[in-house]
Amino acid sequence: MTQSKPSKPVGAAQRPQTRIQKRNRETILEAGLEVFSAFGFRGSTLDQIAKAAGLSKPNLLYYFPSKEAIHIELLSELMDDWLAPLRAMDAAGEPREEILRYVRRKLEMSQEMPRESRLFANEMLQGAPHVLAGLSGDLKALVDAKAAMIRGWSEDGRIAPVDPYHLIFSIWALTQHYADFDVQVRAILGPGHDPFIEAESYLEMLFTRLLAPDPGR
Amino acid sequence: MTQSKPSKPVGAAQRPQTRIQKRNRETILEAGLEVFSAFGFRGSTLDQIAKAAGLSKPNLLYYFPSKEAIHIELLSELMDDWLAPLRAMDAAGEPREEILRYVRRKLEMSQEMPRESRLFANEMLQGAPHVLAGLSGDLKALVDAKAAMIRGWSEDGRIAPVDPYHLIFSIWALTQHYADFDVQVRAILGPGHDPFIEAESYLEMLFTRLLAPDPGR
DNA sequence: CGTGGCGCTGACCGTCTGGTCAAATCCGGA
DNA sequence: TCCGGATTTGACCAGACGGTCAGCGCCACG
Repeated sequence: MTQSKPSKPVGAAQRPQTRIQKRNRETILEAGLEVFSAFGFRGSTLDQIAKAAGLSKPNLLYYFPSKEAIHIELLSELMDDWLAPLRAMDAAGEPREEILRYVRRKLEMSQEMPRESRLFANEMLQGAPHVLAGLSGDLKALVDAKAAMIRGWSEDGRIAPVDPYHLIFSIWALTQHYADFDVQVRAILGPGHDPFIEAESYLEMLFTRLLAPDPGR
Repeated sequence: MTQSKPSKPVGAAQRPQTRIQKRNRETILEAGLEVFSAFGFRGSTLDQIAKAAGLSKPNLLYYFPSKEAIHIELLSELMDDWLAPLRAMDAAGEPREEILRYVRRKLEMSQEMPRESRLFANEMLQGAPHVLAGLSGDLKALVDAKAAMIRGWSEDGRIAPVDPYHLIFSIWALTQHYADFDVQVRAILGPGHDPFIEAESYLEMLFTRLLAPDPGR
C-alpha cells in the first residue's frame, strides 16, 4: 500500500496549512497565470512555469498534482473575481448608472488584469473544456437573474428596450476586446494613443445612446 | 551540393503546378484550419492534421516545409477574406446603411467561418507573432482610410459623432464574440435560442441608436 | 540536542513531437 | 511500353514534455 508523502497537499481540497505552502502555491499560480495567458495551456510547459516561479519542476508537482491542476485552479479562482462586478449590479440603483458602472469596472479589469482576460478567452476558444459545467450552472443562473433585472428596467421605461442577454454579451465583448486584442488595437491606433482611455469615453457614449429611453419619440 | 527533390514545392512562393499539388495543398490547409482553430498552434500536432487530411505526416511535409508554414499560410489567406467587407465599405453609399451592411456581413462571417475567427483570435491572444507586421502595415492603412471616411460622415452630420477607430473595434468585437465565445453564449442562452439570429437584430438596433444623427437635440 | 516530517531536488522514464531520409510506388508523356 | 520525375510512406531520430522517485537537507518542536 502507499506510504510516504503523508501530507502532500492535494489540489485545493484540503486547507492550505503551512505558510510556506500558501506562499509557494501563490507563487506558482502567479507564474502559471503569466505563462498560461501568454501561450495557452498546451503551449505552456512545466519548465516555463517553474522558471517563472523560481522553483524546480518537481517542486511544482509537490504543490499541484499536475499541470492541468494548476490551470483548473487558476480558472476557478478567475471566475469569481471576473463576475464580481456583475454581481454588484444593484436593482435599487439608477439603471443607466448601474450599467455604466459595470461597463467601466469591466474595462478597468481588462486593463489591470489582461492576463486573466486572455486566460479566460483561451479557455473559451478551446470550447471551455474545464469550465463548461460552471458556465451553464452558476454563470447562467447569475446572468439569468441580472437579465431579469435589466428587463424590469426596460419594462418600466427607465432604459430603452433591449435584449438583456445580448446587452451583457456586448459589455463583455467590448471590454474584453481591449485586453485580448491589445496588440491589434495598439498596432492600428499607433503610438501616442492610450486605448483604454479612449475606450472609456467611447463605451460610455455607446451605452448611453443605446440605453437612452424614448430615443426618438 | 543538394540534389534530389528537385521540384519540391516550397511554401507558396512558386506557382502550384500539378493539380495533385493544388488538391493536396487545399486538403492540408482545410485540415490545418480545422485543427489549429480548435487547439491553437502549439496545441495542434502534425499527426492530428495529417489524420484530418487523410494523408501521412511525411506527405504533409512534402507540401509544406514545416508546421509553422501551414499556419502562416492559413493566416495570410485569412487576412484577405477577413477584411474584404471592410474594403467594400463605400464612401458613396448611405453612411448608416454602409456601416450596418458591414456589421451584418461580419456577423454572417462569424457564423459561417467560426474556425477562421478562432484561428485569428488565437493568434491575437498570443501577441500576433506571425502577423504583427501585417497589422501595423496593410491593416493599419486600410483602417486609417476607412476611419477617415467615417469621420467625414460624422463631420457632415450624416451620422452621429463617433471615434471611427473605436467604432470599427466595436464592430469587430461584437461580431467576432459570437464566434469566439460561442460556447459561453450558447450555455447562457440555453437551448432553443439561435445566437446569431438574435445578435443580428440586437446589433442592428445598437448601431442604429449609436449612429443616429442629432440624437437628442 | 535529537528527530520526524515537511520541503526540495537531481536523475530518470516513457511518451510524444516536429522533422528527416532512403526507398518504394505512381503516373503522364514520348 | 518504358522512363524520369512526382508522389507517398515506413522507419527512424533527437529533443522536449509531463511526471516519478529515492533520497537529502532543514526546521520546528519536544
